[in-house]
Amino acid sequence: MDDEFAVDTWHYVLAKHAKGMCALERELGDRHDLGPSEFEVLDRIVRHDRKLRIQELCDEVHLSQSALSRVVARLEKAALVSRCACDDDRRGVFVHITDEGRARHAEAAPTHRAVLREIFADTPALTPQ
Amino acid sequence: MDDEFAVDTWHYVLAKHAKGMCALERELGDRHDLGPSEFEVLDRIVRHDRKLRIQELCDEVHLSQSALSRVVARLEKAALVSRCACDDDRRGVFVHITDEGRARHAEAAPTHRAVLREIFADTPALTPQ
DNA sequence: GAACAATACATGCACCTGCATCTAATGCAA
DNA sequence: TTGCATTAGATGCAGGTGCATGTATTGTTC
Repeated sequence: MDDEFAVDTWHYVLAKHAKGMCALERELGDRHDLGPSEFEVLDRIVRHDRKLRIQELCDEVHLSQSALSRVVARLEKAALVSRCACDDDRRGVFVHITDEGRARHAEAAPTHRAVLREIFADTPALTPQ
Repeated sequence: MDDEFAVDTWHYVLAKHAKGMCALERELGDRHDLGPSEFEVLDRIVRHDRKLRIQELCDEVHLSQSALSRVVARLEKAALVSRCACDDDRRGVFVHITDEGRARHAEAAPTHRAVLREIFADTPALTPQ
């Protein structure tokens, strides 16, 4: 692993990240009134197909616990998820996706995929992790 | 280019970006009192080895023009670069690295490279663009 | 040359993020 | 049980970012 390769790879990551976040922010925002973080949280819940603890989400999305707490708060305000107390551990909070949240996700997912396909159209083969 | 590949690649980019930015922020900040954006701007100037227009920098670092303007302002406040008017086009601004800026960059570059090597240690082969 | 569009950069503003901290609940030890 | 460390999540705060806009300068068209 030499410096040049690491730096080049980093610049690649920076470029794709910037382009991707910018495009997602625009497309998801304009068309579905969702931010990238909001969509990502909805997407994780849908994938798991069950209610999740805040902490579980925290492991999956790359956000601090405080940022995630606020994303969930915004989603709840928009009635896309609901928070409900966890009986096992009353410190915990379950995040449960609403029907409206599921619908909005279903609506936004094709946009999300399309943006990413566009971003990585020039990427023949990359080794994810 | 199928959806799954695009999404996986995106998650890879998100993960590396989050990990890298976090580590750079910590290491460059604690050890050299520089943010990632500040270092990146210094790095670009050093690579080009000449004063650059704000606009030229804008093409290289993934920041909005306004954000870049502020990064340069912070760097100037820290005496690491100086802004000087461009005589050809008096709207323009040249950013010139100072001796102190060059020294700080030289000091921070090994930290930067080390962090990136660490981040991409598990990345056998990636095709940058 | 005058009027107007376009460009370069700076700045007000709103928003999002992370850090530090707070509160409440849990676990553990004496 | 009591006391204390730990954990889950919420929140105050400071800082960085992008968007929209402002100011100054340049280019263009008549």
